[in-house]
Amino acid sequence: MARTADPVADNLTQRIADSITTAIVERRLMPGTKLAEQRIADIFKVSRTLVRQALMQLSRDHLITLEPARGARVAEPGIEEAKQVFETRNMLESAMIKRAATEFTDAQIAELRAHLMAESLALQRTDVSGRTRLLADFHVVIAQMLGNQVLARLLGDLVSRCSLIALMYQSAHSAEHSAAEHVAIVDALARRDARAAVKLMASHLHNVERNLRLDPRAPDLGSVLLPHRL
Amino acid sequence: MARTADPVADNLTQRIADSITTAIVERRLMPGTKLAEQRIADIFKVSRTLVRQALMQLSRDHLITLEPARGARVAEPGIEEAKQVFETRNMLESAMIKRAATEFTDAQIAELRAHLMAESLALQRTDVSGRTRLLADFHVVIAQMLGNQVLARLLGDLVSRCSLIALMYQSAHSAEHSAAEHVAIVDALARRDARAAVKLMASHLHNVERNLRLDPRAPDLGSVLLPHRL
DNA sequence: GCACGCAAAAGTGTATACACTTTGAATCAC
DNA sequence: GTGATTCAAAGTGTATACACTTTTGCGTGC
Repeated sequence: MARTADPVADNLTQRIADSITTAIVERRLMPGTKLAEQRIADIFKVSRTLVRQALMQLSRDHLITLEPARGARVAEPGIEEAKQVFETRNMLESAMIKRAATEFTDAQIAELRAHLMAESLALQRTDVSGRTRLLADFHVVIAQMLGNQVLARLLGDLVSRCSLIALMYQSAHSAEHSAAEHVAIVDALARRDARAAVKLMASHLHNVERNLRLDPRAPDLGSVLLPHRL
Repeated sequence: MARTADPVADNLTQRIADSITTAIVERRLMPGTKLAEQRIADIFKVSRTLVRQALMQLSRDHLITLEPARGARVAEPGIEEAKQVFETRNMLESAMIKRAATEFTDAQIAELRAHLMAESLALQRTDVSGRTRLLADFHVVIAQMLGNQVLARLLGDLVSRCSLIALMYQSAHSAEHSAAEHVAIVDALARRDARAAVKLMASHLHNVERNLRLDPRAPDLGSVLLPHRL
């Protein structure tokens, strides 16, 4: 996701980083899981050198944390960080959707509707990892359709972090609900109703955030008690 | 700049990356300059391993480009990229300054005025690298004062890229002009006039961009002709 | 039985080695 | 003299070696 910026091809480091990213977003790697370099190197049959490079990249994406001499673990974003990510997304996406409402062509709206259709299909098939990805990509796709690669990249990173956050704080926001809100947003775009689109996007993001268990009391005691080593 | 997120300390890789970043932003390394790993390693008296790590980081910040088997050079952002960076900055900073206008305390405004004073001093002393940094930091400081580290980090990266862009396209926007616009923005904040602050910030960014020589005809032929190797 | 300490195991941080690619220059054919 | 070819120098990509740090498990003293 959002890793489409540079042509990946045979770049081994990138492939490793992508594999780990996918594993995190698709919930096969839980927050806090230790990521030992040699283990990963053995799995991909490469030297630690490449694994280290991949891990450093992921660390810059905030998907893992890298403690000196203690190694890497899947990140456990705090509540404060979660709020900041959502606020920043809202800043970017409000402006983005406003532009989209005035500039998108009919063809582009049709393209978005195709995406909505794919979301709906993934929901019906209860394809969990697929639907997670599609729901997240909705936002990045809009950025790409505006032709702003810089924005698309930034937003892609934020959306990935949101996947991790949703995972940590057990989002109660149903995928169905998100998909329905996406439909409403595209409808507003189709009417070229910028004001409505911005409002809908803002409330969509707010809903997603509100349904996280971002409860300051008893912060992450639960996750401390449960051992989530590999 | 904007590298203040993680505590740097004895991290050698980070020190190297910071040194190169500073050199680029302060115009001691021109766009297109080759950055050979062994040369840099010798300078810092470390192995290529650490230099490679630093270069990969810078590449992710878009300050250098990394071509497979061809090594690293200082990035030469294209016109399209420049426009996208400015548009994205505008999205973020409009929302940011709006929040600042309603939320900043008097103490925070005073802090901003202190920054303006530093800008003014650097201008008087014709301290070129200092003033470049201060003018850029103005924007990041506001983000930090809002307490949103995620935003501050993102904006810091964009601002660094802008330094490189300004450098490539020979900005005609005088530092004095920028500093004056900063003062006007802070004045609007002091009046809690959100609408004016947003307008001033937008026009500030627009002015900076407009004064770049982002001329599509004869794209970068000039820079191709002049050999800018080391 | 419990805590402390110590030593082996596992893991990270940096340097170095070596294969492969690109670059540049000298040579050779014409 | 011009263009192609080849070969050495320089540079990048990956693996491996080794020092140092953290973790873990065991044994000892109390």
